[in-house]
Amino acid sequence: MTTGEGELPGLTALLYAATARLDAHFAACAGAVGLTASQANAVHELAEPLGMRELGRRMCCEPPNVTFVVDRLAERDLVERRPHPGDRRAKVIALTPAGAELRERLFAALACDPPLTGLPDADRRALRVLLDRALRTG
Amino acid sequence: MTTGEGELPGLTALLYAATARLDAHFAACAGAVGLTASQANAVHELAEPLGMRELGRRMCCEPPNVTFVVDRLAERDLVERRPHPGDRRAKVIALTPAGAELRERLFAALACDPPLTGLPDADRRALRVLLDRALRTG
DNA sequence: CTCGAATCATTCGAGCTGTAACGAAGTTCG
DNA sequence: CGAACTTCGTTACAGCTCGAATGATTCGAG
Repeated sequence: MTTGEGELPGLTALLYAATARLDAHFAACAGAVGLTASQANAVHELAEPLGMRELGRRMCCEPPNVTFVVDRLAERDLVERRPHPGDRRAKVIALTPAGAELRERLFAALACDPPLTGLPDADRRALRVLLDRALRTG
Repeated sequence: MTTGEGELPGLTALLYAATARLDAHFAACAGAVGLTASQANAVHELAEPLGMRELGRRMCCEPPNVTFVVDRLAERDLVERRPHPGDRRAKVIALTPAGAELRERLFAALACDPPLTGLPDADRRALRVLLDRALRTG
């Protein structure tokens, strides 16, 4: 949560600061089109109709959360729950025309002045390599 | 929230993965001593008695959240609210002996097998430099 | 075919987090 | 002094997230 002890003060804090920056941008873009961050996350992943389960996997959250978020979006007629052909348990979540239009505006907002892009390509590559290595080596 | 578009799939996802790793370790250590992550965050910062405001600043959250978390900790007699000498509005949050003992155990757990430490020092330094630069250059 | 196990989405309960509004207490300035 | 502004912590409300339990459906072993 903070410095993590044992590592010189910084790395942990920097990682949190970087993700906070990304979150802030995403939340601002979501807000600009009238969505919360979670709702925008769902809309973002709905390039095509998805089952609840698959949507949850892509949103990186648990099923109850998907139900919750989809409820809110459905209330506003941005998505609809369709029966799954061939499995009466499952449902398929699809954007409505209004939802698809809003998704376009979301992407337009996201593309506008995204964070962490002031970095030269070489640095970005190096960063990716180091982070990847850190995650692999534990 | 995911790849962020426009950047090759990776950097954003890697940053989220890294912080997720840190969060998971912290939450696991908190759970090991019977605390939630937020409660552990508060206990972690309470090296010395602090006002609600200052505690919130260090926990990186808003005042109502501090009230909420301190309530839970106070219910379990891990912290106590003392009157602030010289300002009858303010309160001073201090660990009880039980809270201090638990804080020791939390630190012991955190020091055990922390994430992202398999990385050589040179890489860690490079990572810090790059992240710092990324945050500065926007 | 049938019964038990697994899977789907949902509901419930709990906890975390933020914004807005509040009352109490302090501070500033006429 | 006293009124206006600020600051402190809290409450109220809304939303996000998860784990556990549930009911409906599907799948698989026998």
